[in-house]
Amino acid sequence: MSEERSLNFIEHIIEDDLKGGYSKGDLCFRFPPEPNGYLHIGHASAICLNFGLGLKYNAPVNLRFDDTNPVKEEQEFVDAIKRDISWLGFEWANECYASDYFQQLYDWAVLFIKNGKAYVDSQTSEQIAAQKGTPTTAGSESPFRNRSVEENLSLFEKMKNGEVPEGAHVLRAKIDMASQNMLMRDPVMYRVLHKDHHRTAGDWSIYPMYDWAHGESDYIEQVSHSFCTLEFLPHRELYDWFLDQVYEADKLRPKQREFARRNLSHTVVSKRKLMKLVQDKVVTGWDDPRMPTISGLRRRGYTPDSIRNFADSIGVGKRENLIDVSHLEFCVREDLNKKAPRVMAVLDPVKLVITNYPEGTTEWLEAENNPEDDTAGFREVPFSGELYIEREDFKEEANSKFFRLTLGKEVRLKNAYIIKGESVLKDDQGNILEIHCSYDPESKSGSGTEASLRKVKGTLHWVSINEALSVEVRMYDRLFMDESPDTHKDKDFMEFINPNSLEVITAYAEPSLADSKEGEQVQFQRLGYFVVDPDSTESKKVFNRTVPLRDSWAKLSE
RNA sequence: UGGCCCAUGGUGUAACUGGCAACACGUCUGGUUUUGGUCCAGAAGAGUCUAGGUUCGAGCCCUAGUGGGCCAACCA
Repeated sequence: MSEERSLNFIEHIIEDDLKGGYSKGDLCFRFPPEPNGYLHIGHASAICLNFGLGLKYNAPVNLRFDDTNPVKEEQEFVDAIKRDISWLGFEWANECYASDYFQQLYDWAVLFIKNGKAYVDSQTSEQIAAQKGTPTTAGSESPFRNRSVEENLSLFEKMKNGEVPEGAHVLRAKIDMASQNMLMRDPVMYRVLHKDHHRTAGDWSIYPMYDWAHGESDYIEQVSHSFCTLEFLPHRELYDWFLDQVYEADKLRPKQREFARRNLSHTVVSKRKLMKLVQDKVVTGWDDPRMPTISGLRRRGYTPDSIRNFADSIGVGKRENLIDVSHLEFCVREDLNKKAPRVMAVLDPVKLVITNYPEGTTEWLEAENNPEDDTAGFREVPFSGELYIEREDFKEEANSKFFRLTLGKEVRLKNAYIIKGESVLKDDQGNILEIHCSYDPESKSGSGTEASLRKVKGTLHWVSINEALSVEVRMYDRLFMDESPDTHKDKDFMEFINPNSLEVITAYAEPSLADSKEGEQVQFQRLGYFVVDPDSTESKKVFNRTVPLRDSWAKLSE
C-alpha cells in the first residue's frame, strides 16, 4: 500500500535522523510495559505506534518488560501482555527484560561510585524527600553525600548481599541538588527490597529504579528511538546524564522522545482502579467485556484490525487530547460491517400471527448472509404463521416518522413477505399479547415487489416461533466508562461505576445462529453487532453486544 | 514564587525548509437500499488563544500575555 499520508511528528524525527547520519539499519524500537497489570486501550496506541514504526521502517521492535519493581510485578501479567500483543497481530524481534540487565547495571553502578558519581545515602526516605526542596527552592545536600569511595563500595556491597534491612540505605547519583529539574537532585538509583522477583527470584536484594534502568536498557539493546509519553519529558535530562556516564563512542546512542498519551473519553485506564474492579469482583476479571483492557475488548467482539485502525487514525501529537469513544466504535463498525454476517434475532419479542397463512406449515426462505460480501453466500430461514417481532416495532397508531408496523399499513418482513397490520389482542391491563396481520403471498422476497415498485413503510426482522433458537444475550454497558473524567478525582471511584452495567436477557434467533463459532461476530439486523462469547462454556449460546449499529440508535428507539 | 511542554472547525490529526487552512469522525441535506444500517452525492462548521513584531507575505519565525499540562514516589 503506497499511501500519501503525511508524516506525524514522530516520523519526522526519524526522517530527520535518517538524513542526519543514522542509517536504516540503526533503527530499533521497543515497547516497554511494566508487568503489573493487563494492557488496556491506552497501551494499544503506544503498541501500534512502536510496532507500526517497526513495520514502516522494517526495523526490529523489542518487547521489553520493565520489571524493576518486584512488589507489583507478576508472571501472569507477562503472559497476558504477550498474548495481547500477539492477538493484535504484532511480532517482537526480541523478548527482553530489564531484569536481564541487573548484573550489568550493578557493575556500572560500582563504576559510578568509583568515579565519584554515586553515593550511599543512609537517611530515611522522609529525610531525603525533605532535602529535595521544591520546584521553586533548591534542595540541600545529604550529610552522606561525601562518603569515601571505600565506604560507599562496602555499603553498596552489603546492600547487594542482603545484609541491610529495607530502607536503611539507597544508592544515589551525585548530580546537583540545586537543579531546576527535581529529577536531577541526586536521584535514587537503587533501593533495598527483600522481595522475590518473578524472574530472578531471590538473587537480588537491591533493585534499580526506572530512571536508572530504562535508558541503560535502551542502550544495551541499542534501541535508536525510545518513545514514551509526555510525562517523562523531565526525565530526559536524567536519561541523557546516565547515558553520558556509560556511553562508548562506537555505540549507538538511544534518544528518548515524547508524545502525548491518547485519552479516551469516559474511559478509566488507571491500573490502580482497574485492579480494584478486579479485586472487588465488580467484574469477572481483567478480560471482562466491560473492561477497557485489550482482552476485554477482545471478548467484547472488537477485532485486532479495528483497534489498529483506531490507533492509526487518531495519530500522535504533543497536546492534551480526549478522543471521543464514538470514534473507537466507528472503527469496529467499519471493520465488522465488511465481515460480519447478518442474522435475525428478536430481543424483546411480541407474537405476530399471520391470519391468512396456511396453518401448521413452515416454509424455508433464502436469506443473504452479507450484502457487502458476495462470497458470504445464503442461508435458509424458516417462516411460518406465528412469528416473533420486536415489541418496539409495532404501534397501533403512529405518526409518519414511524417506519414500522401499524394497523392498516404495510411493512416488509425481511427476506419474506409484505404484511399488513389488522388487529391486536390485549389482556385486561391493555398489554399487547398478539398482533394479527395478513400477508400477501405474491410478495415473497425476490418476487419483483421491491421497494421501488411497491412502497412499504419499512422492513422488520422476525423469527419463526416454532424453530426459534433461544439464546442468551449479554447487553454490556460501558462499565469502564466514567461519568466524567474529572468528577471523581477526590471521591471514591467506585461511586461512579454503574451497577446495572450488565443486563442478561433471553432472546430468540433464527436457527442458523446455532452454527456460529465462538468468537465470531454477527450483525443482528438493526440491533447492532454481537459476538459469541469466546469464553462461554454454556451449552446455550451466549452473545455479547459489541456495539450498536449507530450511536443514535438508542435515541431512535425511544 | 521556579523550570519545562502545549495551544489549528464539536473531536482527533495535516499543512515539506513562511505563499489564499486539508483529512477522518461527528452533524445536516439529498439519492440508492428487503430494515432508519451500508453505500453514493453534497452542505454547514475554524481564518489557526490574544496583543505586538519581522516579512511583499505568518498557523508556521520572534517577544509578551492568557489558558491548559507536567515536575517535590526508596512507582513506572
